[in-house]
Amino acid sequence: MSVTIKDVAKAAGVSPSTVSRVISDNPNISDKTKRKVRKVMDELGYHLNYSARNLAQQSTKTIGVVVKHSVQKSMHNSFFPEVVAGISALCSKYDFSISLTTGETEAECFDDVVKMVRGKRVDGMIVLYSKENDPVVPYLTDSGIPFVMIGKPTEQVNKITYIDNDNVQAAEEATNYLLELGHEKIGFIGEGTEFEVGKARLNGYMQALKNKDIPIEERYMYDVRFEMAEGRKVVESLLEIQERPTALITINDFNALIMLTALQEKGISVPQDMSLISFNNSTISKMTNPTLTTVDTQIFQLGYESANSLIELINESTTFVKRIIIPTMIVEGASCQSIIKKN
Amino acid sequence: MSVTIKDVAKAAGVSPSTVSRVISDNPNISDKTKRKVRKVMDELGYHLNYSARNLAQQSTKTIGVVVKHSVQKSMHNSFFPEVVAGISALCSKYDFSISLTTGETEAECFDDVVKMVRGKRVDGMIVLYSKENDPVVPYLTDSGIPFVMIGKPTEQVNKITYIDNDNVQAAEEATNYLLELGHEKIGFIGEGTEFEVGKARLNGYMQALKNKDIPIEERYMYDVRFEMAEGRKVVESLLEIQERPTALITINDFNALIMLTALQEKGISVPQDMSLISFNNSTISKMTNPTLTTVDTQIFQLGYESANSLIELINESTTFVKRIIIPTMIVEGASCQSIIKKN
DNA sequence: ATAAATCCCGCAAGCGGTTGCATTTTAATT
DNA sequence: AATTAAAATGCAACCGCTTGCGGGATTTAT
Repeated sequence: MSVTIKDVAKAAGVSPSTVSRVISDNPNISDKTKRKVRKVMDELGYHLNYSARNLAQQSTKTIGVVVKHSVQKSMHNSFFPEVVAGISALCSKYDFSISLTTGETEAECFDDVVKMVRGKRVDGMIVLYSKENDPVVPYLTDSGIPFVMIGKPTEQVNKITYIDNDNVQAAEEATNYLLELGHEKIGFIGEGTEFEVGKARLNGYMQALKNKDIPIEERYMYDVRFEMAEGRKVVESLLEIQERPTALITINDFNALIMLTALQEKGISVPQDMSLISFNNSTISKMTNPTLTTVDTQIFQLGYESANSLIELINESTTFVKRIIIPTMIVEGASCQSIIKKN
Repeated sequence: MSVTIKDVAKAAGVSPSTVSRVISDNPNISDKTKRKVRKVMDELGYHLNYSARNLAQQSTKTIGVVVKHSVQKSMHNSFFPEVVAGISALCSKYDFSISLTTGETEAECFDDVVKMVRGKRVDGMIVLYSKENDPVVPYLTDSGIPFVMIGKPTEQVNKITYIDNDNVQAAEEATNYLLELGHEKIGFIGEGTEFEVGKARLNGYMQALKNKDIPIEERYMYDVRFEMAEGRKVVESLLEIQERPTALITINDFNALIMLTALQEKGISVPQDMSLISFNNSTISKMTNPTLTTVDTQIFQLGYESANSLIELINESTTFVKRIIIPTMIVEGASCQSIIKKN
């Protein structure tokens, strides 16, 4: 088989423990022996066996990432790739591995988590979403494994370290942005209130309207879930109602593209007939015509900071619970227009 | 600490080996003891420790996925998410884990691979791309670890199991599709010839033209790399040349979106003034206006089959090298138009 | 009832590292 | 040179599970 620590030890004329200590660069080993041992390791082509180390150290140097169930679906959203990129960046730095859940259904996904955690396959977990009545977070809390989540927990907010945008504020700002352009009839296109992000943004939207004493209208609120067909339906509904909105907020750039297309199909041009602001500032927002005005939620950083906090949690068990809020900023594209009449 | 196989053994009044055999459902253990042991396992809340099993079995039940260096970049392409979804699906079935490379540069990425392989962190690898002079594949070949790749190897084609589309043919068909619509001046928008996919598709394009004795023009061939700016430049170049192409082939839907937008900015409408066909049939192709005619390369299946072959390779060391070609098909959208004059 | 064949299960040696503690080596002190 | 403190290394148990082999118990055949 492959060369082990013992082979190295024998060849270098030292004990296995010494070799082990050389590997971890233990200061108790003299430079001389370190050099000697390292030379032998090179010659023999030795490489550490992680399974063995994991077992001995009771740790794995890998973090599990809980994907919004069904990788397949969540993957299409640019959120996922970007956030993983952020996590990746940090993991690479600290020499951690990433392990993804693979389940397609919520139940399978939960099983994956249990397997990872109880099977000691990971040192910590990052949950990429926050959702009510989701079994994952309570399970993680009980298990005692270090974990962080992206998004605001639905329970025990003060006991869980999480990374998030201030989505209420972000949506409020987005809405204000439209208000300042003179829009008062503003529609909100969400994705259902299954996930906390959606709720928070909806709240921010409503809050902004409330602040200006603008009535909140049910008929201005819709859901679109990555389906062109749903987008078309929404546009049809919008066409039917009396005082058609003059601006729309969509919850992510993908949906914005859907709406943009659906609107254009009906001859409603953006931004002339309808302003459009969305979230995430993904690459796609630069590729549309018009380009999208979008709230940059700094997804990469969201991922990066979550991994950072998690590793902190793993390394120093004394670390306190905290929350990290990543700032958002509106990136102006060409999808919004002022409707204030010039004199 | 957590409950181990020994605790279970003691509580059940059997030996650890028996417990181990119960876990693996070894037929040599009577149903009676199996029931008894399982009951105890439940009561004690036992769960297998994978690190220990990995060490003992010299396997990890996880497969490494080599991402085109820099997750960040490749992630934006819808290829990545989709292919991982396919891999995921199979892994979930066979209870394998997925571990991603995290490196940002080619060198870091290579290091990740080496760590995974030599550190025995994975049982096999899937390389998501094929590229000339890439150190990963030769390394894997030497190491002897089971691996498969998606895309046609640049060397030792007959010694490597790979999964691929027939990209030459696919591009030929796409080109023929345009030719049949009467287009003769057809442009090709690639992404450079760094990766094999790009080369193959370019070849297919040229082949199709050659078959019809249509001259191949350098000035019809461009590269765009996920940048709106590059797309604009291409459009400008196209406007300058004499006999402007009447149709374009882009190498993926993202670039198609870029081109679509860049063209529309210049008042060139698709498909009236310019037909457009692309590759991948990603969700995005349904969200554009017009929808894209695109070659479905069945990325999910590409991922699924690659994982399938890999696991086969891992489980049965006698398996032969093979190649699996996933069929492609043109999915018609509204981005192509016939320019054959009707009488 | 006895021998042979089956069936179950336990023993013990790994798998390849890590680490507390004992021991040896080296350096410092008197 | 002897004594002691400090530094460097070795010993051996352990991490939790797997598995080839051997033997006792049970069943079947004679």
